[in-house]
Amino acid sequence: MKYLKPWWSDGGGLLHLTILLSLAGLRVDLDLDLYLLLPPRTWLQDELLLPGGSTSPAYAFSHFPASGGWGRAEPLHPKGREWDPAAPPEGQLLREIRALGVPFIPRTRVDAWLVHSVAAGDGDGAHALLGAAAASSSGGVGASVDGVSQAAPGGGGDPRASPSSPLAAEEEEEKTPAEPTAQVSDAGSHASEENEVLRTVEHGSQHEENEQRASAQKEKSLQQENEDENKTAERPAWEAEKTTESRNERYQNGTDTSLSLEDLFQLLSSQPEDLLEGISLGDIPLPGSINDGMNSPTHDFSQAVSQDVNLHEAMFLCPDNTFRRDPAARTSQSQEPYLQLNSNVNPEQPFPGTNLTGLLPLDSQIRNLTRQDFLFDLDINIFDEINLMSLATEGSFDPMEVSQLFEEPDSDSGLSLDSRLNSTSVTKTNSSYSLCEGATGYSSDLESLSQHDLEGAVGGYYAEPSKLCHTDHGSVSHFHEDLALQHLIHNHTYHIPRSAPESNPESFSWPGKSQKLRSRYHDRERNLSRDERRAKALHIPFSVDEIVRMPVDSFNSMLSRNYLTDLQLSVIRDIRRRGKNKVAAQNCRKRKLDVLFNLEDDVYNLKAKKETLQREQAQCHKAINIMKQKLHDLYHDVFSRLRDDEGRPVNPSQYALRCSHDGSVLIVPKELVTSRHKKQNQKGKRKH
DNA sequence: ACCCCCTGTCATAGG
DNA sequence: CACCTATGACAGGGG
Repeated sequence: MKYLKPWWSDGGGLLHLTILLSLAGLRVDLDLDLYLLLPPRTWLQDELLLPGGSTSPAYAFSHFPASGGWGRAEPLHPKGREWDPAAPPEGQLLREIRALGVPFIPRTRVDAWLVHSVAAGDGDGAHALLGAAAASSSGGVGASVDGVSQAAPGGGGDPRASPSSPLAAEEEEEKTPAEPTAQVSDAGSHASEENEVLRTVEHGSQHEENEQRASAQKEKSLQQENEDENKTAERPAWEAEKTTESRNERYQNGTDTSLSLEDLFQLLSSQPEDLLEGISLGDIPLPGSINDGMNSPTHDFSQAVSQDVNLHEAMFLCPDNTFRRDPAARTSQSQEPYLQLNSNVNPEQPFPGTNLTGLLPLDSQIRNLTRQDFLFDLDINIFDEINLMSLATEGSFDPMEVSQLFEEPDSDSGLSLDSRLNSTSVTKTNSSYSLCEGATGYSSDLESLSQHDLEGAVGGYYAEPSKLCHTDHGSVSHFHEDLALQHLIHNHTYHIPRSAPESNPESFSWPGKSQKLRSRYHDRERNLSRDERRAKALHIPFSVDEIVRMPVDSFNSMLSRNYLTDLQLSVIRDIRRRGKNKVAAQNCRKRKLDVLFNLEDDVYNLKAKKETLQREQAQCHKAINIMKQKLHDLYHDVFSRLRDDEGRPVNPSQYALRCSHDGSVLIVPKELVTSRHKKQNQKGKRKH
């Protein structure tokens, strides 16, 4: 059993294949380990993601709704076997296919191989698939699969019916004049089937029903095809051959509607030379139009293949995202979503059916994340409101103080709770530090989203500063707005709930994240409440977050406009100093880790470079040794032919060959050569 | 009990 | 000189 290189990884190929098979009424038993190049790398086996989150055992490749393209999945070889390193020669293959007078333009290797199989009478499966292959080509599956950048006409309806379609025009050229109508109708019917199947793929929840419908239409189209074949006896020989009994049996009787992947591989792994046995370019006259079509840029097969959109293009060319997958750039900010999206795959995810979020496109992940987190935060907020007073049971908080915090008009509501929360405004990722934006370490929106998810797992709470951190001081009102805006834009709070979860553990289960985070949160809550408690005890009418974040001018004016005792001023300045230093320390640590990661990357790159240089050095040594050997052989060959005046052979140990500047070769006694060498060495030493 | 990691805080240097 | 930032060092807590 040979396995081909995963040529379908060029983009959409596997989907194309499955569509072909589905059109043929065949059930595909995919036994592939698919992994998507999405973070997190999630493995699927025997279950493939469909747009909309449902899965199907038959259709591969995930669709990216935002980009409108089909993402590239890289299927591993089945059963962990090695791929045949020999790749199918696609260019030659296409030429030969076209030379066959195929009435459709193969747009993928799948088409091409199927046509080859049929043309060469290779295997029942190929025969069975031909109709589907023709349909796929005529319907422009490639364009549909590509979704984005396919140059060939695609889209809805029947693109091939349009006379303006270059592909259709070429197909018209290639058709046998005796049966244009049959071909058009044939193609059209297949195109409709294909569209049906494509819709099936796009609506995974209904795909079984649609599959049945497609199968029904398949049978209809096949019957139509048979009728057409009966009508047109002057069809090309290859096309007459394709309607074999085996295919009809498979199609119409449905006795063998299951095509295992191994069968499929066997079918497709046949070399085109084998498939084209007896059918070579020399045997078949090359229509000029075909060659022209071949050379035309519109229908260049390799171009058509290369225009398939792979996952990278679908993902990373999406204007909405700036994600990178460069592992070397792991410390860069743009890759932060990976780390944090990784945390979305949560075994305890509270939303059943979304456990495949890791496979969803990133932007949809983020959308889901946003919705889920929003709802989750709503729950948390409600929960926090309900358990607000439970704070009093923890730490040193006095119930009266807590109540006063939200009742006293003079007491800033954010002082001891929300401001405390805000005072912990630092960016943290679950697995590593993230690069900060600018010098302040504010996280990006995406990071906040993901972080939100993470911190939602520990009971996230999103304080609304405009509501919770308000003060009556006009001098800082604009700062409040700015602060609120910063919270909206750079949400890097810890989202600490106001209630103590352990005070009501049964009412709320911590979703997802580990106990470690929870305990750290409690630890943080206890430790960081020191300044809050101080401020509260001194009735400082500002939140810690305000105190820390406020620009120095606003801070000074705020202090000057309020009558504050020396103790209050001292505590406020301490809070500000500590808060700023805390953020600075966090940024410093992030930078340190960043430097560390970069150094690791440098080490890795330098090691790779060293290995390359060592290989080159070994090659150079080898070449030098070869040249030395050649020179030695030549030397002795020359001496073997030399004779002295008496006709005796010249002893190479006594004489040496010297090449003069004019190209002549002299025989010089070795003593003379050595003495010259000594002199030259002495001269060189003197110069130095 | 020990180690490791994370985080906050302090002291200090430098801008 | 005041302020801010960066960073090393230390402490404390949790796993």
